[in-house]
Amino acid sequence: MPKIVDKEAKKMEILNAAMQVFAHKGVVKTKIIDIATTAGVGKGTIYEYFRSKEEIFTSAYTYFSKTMESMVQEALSKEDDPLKQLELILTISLDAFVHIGEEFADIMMEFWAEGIRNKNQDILDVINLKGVYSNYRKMIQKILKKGIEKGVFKPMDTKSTASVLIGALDGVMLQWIMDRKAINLRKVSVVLLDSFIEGIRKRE
Amino acid sequence: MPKIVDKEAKKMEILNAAMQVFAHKGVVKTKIIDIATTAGVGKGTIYEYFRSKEEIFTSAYTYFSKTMESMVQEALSKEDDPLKQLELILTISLDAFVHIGEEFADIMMEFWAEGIRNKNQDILDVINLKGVYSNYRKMIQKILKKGIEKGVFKPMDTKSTASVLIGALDGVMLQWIMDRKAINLRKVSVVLLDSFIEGIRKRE
DNA sequence: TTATTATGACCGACCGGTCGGTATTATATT
DNA sequence: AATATAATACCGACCGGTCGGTCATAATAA
Repeated sequence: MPKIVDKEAKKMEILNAAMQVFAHKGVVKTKIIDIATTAGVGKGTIYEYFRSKEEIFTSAYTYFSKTMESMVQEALSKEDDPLKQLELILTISLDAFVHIGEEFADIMMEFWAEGIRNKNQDILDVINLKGVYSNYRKMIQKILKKGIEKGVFKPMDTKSTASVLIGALDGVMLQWIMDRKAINLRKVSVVLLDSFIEGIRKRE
Repeated sequence: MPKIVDKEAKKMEILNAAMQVFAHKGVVKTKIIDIATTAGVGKGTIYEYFRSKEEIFTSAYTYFSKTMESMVQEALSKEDDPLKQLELILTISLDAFVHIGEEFADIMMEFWAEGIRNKNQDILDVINLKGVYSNYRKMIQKILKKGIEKGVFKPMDTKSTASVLIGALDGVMLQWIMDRKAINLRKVSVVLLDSFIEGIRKRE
């Protein structure tokens, strides 16, 4: 009886369109009609799949962060050395920025900006709880703990150290976004890794 | 003939009001009427002193970053040891966040978010050229160079290292803003300083 | 009175979200 | 097979409301 459409697939199409536009114009400047046009549907159709602009945004964020996380998990599972694992996390994150494309970086920044700007706790919760942050922190913490056990790293406050590492990573990307000419991301990432690992490595 | 008013003083009053509201509501959600009300003037009056909302924003940013910079400069001039100087920069920046009040942190975040969101190059230029970033980087770079000369730090790519340090600082603050409960800023800053300095210090 | 400054009513552009109507297609009926 | 029916998908005109910026008018000082 009904017109058969793969609702899920179409929802993803719209989500993809939304992410594209978010990355290009920024969340605030993105109008529903922009997303609709990009997705090749009418404005009203958007509301068949999402309740509101905010729901589109949070969906995009969740999707994005899950993708990112599984990429990292996948890579980590193939490596056992804590030192190498740390290196992997940095490399993958930065590579995601540099290689997979500027669009990737831009949308990540959009999420940050939106989280920062939004005093509305809802969005902040989505970002913190489902988001890259707490998961990344836990992942890194686990690596650090294992490294300490193995005697590769010296004893430390793993939680704070994990925060510092994530912070450094984010911060460097932030600067890069703000002024790509001024920052050589490759160079900086090497320095970041070296000086950081130098700082936590156990010495004879 | 003219009504006697200190134009400059009134402009600052409006700017202060604007910064207050920006910090409280975020730039996008701040309406001209909010600023006017806070400043205790009529909406139209705002336009006697600023051409547009964007001009208010960029003025606020410039003012803010100059204040911040001179605070740091002032403190640095009283200390000669490169190691201590680095410590000072971290301490002052973090203290500004923690002590001087949440408002401070919030408005800084607002500037970031605005810079990130705005693909409009004008705002990005204001932030990068006049902004905290390039100056901070230069300041830190100078300290690092001096430290290397003095033999306190090992040789390194000072520019990249400076970026990493700023990045770490920013990133940690970012995390703190996003989820204050999850981050103990004091603890983290100690770890940041220790592990970083440990990483660049020259060894016997 | 005249020059200057302050003001808020007003304007017009904009936008998120709704809703009535149309198109499409699967099934039921003949 | 042809037709009718029902269910769903799709659409864009429209509505209610918002907000940056303007401008005619008022207030005030000289």
